[in-house]
Amino acid sequence: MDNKEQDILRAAERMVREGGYNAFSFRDIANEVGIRSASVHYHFPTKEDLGAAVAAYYTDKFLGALGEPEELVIAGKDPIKAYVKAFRDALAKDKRMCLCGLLGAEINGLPPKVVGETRVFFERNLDWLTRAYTLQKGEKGAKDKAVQTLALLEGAMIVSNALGNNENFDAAVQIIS
Amino acid sequence: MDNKEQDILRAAERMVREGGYNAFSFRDIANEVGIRSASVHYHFPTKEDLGAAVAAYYTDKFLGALGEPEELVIAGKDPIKAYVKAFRDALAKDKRMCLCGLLGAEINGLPPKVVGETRVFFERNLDWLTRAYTLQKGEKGAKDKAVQTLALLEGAMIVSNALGNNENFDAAVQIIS
DNA sequence: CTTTCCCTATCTTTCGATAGATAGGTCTTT
DNA sequence: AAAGACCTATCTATCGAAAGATAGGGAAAG
Repeated sequence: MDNKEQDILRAAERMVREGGYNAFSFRDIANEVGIRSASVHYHFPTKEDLGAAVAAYYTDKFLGALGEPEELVIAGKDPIKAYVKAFRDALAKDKRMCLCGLLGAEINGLPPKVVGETRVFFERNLDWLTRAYTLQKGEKGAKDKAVQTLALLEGAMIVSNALGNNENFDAAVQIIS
Repeated sequence: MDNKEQDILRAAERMVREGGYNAFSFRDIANEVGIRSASVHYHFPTKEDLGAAVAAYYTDKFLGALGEPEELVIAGKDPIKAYVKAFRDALAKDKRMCLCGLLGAEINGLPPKVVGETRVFFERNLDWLTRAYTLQKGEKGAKDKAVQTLALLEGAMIVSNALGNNENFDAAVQIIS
């Protein structure tokens, strides 16, 4: 069994999270996966297609692993705490930026399909957080709190990533509640 | 008088802020400035040199325009408010990300000199904010507040930039004080 | 008459992309 | 069940464009 398509997405995710959309090539990915660059084109015709697919793959993986905020509340868990932990794991385990945080920063230089999928990440995450805050404290101000939390987490990742030290992440996100 | 060197830095700043370190080439810059790509190499031998110079140029320009927090306090101004406004202007006027926020996100894929200058931006900004908070509320917790503020501002820029809407920036940064 | 600044011309490498071939599997038709 | 048609997934080989970089020349200024 191969599932080369997933291998390609995984390799691309790693490379984009390292240096952005322009930090991977079809040859790089082909080498890592163990096929030829022409075969990568077979699965993803253009780089734009692959970039958009990676963003969508990352969004699904990230929110899928988290579960829905309603379910977390039913299970007696704090959805906001779980959400912050998901970000911290992405930084600590992978030692890398949030893929869509990076793409969001680069968005003015990205091809249209990648822009679209990157926006989907932010919209779905803001929706998730808004629902979580609504469950906790009611609808009032939930949207603003969602924006604040997402911004603080993405920014904390940048500062920690840039300075190569995770204490800054913890110092920054301790005000989230 | 030309000052081509500054023209080059300005062009490079604009391009990096659009799509990151890999979003500009010597030819692009040469075209914009009105010279040939070989002449850009005369001023900045390698791309790494130019990238590092742009980061340093941006850091100096940003903090220089702001002034020292001690001076702002003496002039009866709130340094934190001034700092937030400086970020908002960078987003609203230029319609672009913070240059070093973008480089910070990409840092794992950047050449050493650029990494160094990007870190200088974060270190000097954290220092500035720490001094500002110390002036306002004393040393206790000033460092953490500095990290929180910088992270929130960089993250708010990413979210606003990604979704192409500045209201998210305002919603995110309203908690800064 | 050297330094500064820009030029032309060119090199090498890498990029994204395409053409055309092939081996092996699957489906369809008789 | 056999034969023919099509599909999947990969390969080799190659393209033109663009990248970063360098050598060497020339004009102007002091």
